[in-house]
Amino acid sequence: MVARPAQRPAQNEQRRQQILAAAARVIAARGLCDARIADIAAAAETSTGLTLYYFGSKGHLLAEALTAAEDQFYLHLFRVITAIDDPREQMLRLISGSCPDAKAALDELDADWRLWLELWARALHDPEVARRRAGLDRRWRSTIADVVRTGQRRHVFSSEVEPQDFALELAALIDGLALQVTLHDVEVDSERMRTIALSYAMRRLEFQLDEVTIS
Amino acid sequence: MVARPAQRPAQNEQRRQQILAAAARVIAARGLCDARIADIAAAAETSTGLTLYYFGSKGHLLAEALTAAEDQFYLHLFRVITAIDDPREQMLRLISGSCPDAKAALDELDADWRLWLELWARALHDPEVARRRAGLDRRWRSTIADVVRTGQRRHVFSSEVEPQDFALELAALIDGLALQVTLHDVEVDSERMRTIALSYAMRRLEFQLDEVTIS
DNA sequence: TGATCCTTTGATTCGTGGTTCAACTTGTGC
DNA sequence: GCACAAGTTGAACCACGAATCAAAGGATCA
Repeated sequence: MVARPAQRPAQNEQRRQQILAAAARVIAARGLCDARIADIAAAAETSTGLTLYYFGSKGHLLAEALTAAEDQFYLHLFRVITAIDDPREQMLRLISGSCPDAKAALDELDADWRLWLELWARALHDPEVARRRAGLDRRWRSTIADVVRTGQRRHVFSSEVEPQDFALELAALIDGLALQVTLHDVEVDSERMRTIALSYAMRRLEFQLDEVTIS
Repeated sequence: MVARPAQRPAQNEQRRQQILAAAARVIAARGLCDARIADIAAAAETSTGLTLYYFGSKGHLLAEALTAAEDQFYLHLFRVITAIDDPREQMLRLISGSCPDAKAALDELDADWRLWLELWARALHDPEVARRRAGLDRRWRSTIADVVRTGQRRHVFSSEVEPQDFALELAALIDGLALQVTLHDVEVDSERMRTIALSYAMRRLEFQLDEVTIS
């Protein structure tokens, strides 16, 4: 049990990020169970001693690595969305951005979704991961709900739907579809997932998008 | 590598089931990563040697345990559904049966869904589990699609919807919702999940159910 | 009764991997 | 330049758990 320094210099933080990123890569590649500290240290081009020095234990490291990766993914998508004005296009981007990227190398971009699967399983038994997951999902649904509210205010979305309800439903649908895509189910690929989720949103919120915008 | 006997007497098979059931219990309780053979053997009231004797390796045991449990859960639900005549009620039961049972002790019936989370994560890296999962999901969606077809033939469901498409969508929605319920998300419980999934089906297939039947 | 094969046990083996630690390096303030 | 703290290393320690194995139990048939 090493006492963490009270103030963390910049380089210090940078090293943390470096290790977290390496951990995320290793977890996506080998799986949570088979991710060894030695692997992570090697991927981060450092030593096992140092990774423990920063994170205290393997458990903490994994918990932070899982959630940090998802946090960054969210932040990226959030920035993309908030840069758009039209709520319909926001919704489109939100859904598109949630689809595992098919064109990426099989271990590249869908790594985020692989991490989600690991995170879910881990959350069942690790209270720390469970708490972080709850926060991530709440924020994600809030973002969806906000897009809906904006659309309703501008009268491009139906006002019949409760934003929070819709957010929950869409988030669940996306999770379920992404799950199948990530597991390489023969019936669903990234493109079909996008179509289904988008159709659902358009039906529920009663809006249209022209072909040009969609593709 | 012990050669498995060519013909398995009844008692032999019974012992296998006993171990598989114990394994499922242990996995649900402790998690896949932390499930030790010694735990499973103890839960099955037998020895570590014997469990390996029957399954050859831990990997095989886990793979079989995960999928066998889900297989049984499906078979139970399938029997319930096929005993019903009205397709609308079939759909109702199908959805209700998919919801983690809230009234059960926290480690009782939602154990099935906990196993699903573990299974998904495992399928990412274990080809054997991946194959079995694909089969289970295909069968599950086929069952849903069959209910839809029956309903369409009897004109209680809209014929606008492609049964396979609907099956995929509903299955994904159920997965996503059950995921949140299983993780004890504050926004969704079993009851709300049921309502959402059912509403979706009723909207999409354009059918009604009276209050009495629903509850 | 005895022989053979399947079943069952649990102690032993053995590799693995998390964690610790003592030594070394680097940086910072005085 | 010196002192002291933080950063960094990799070898060593240690526990744990999967897999093995030799031995014993028990059924079935001759």
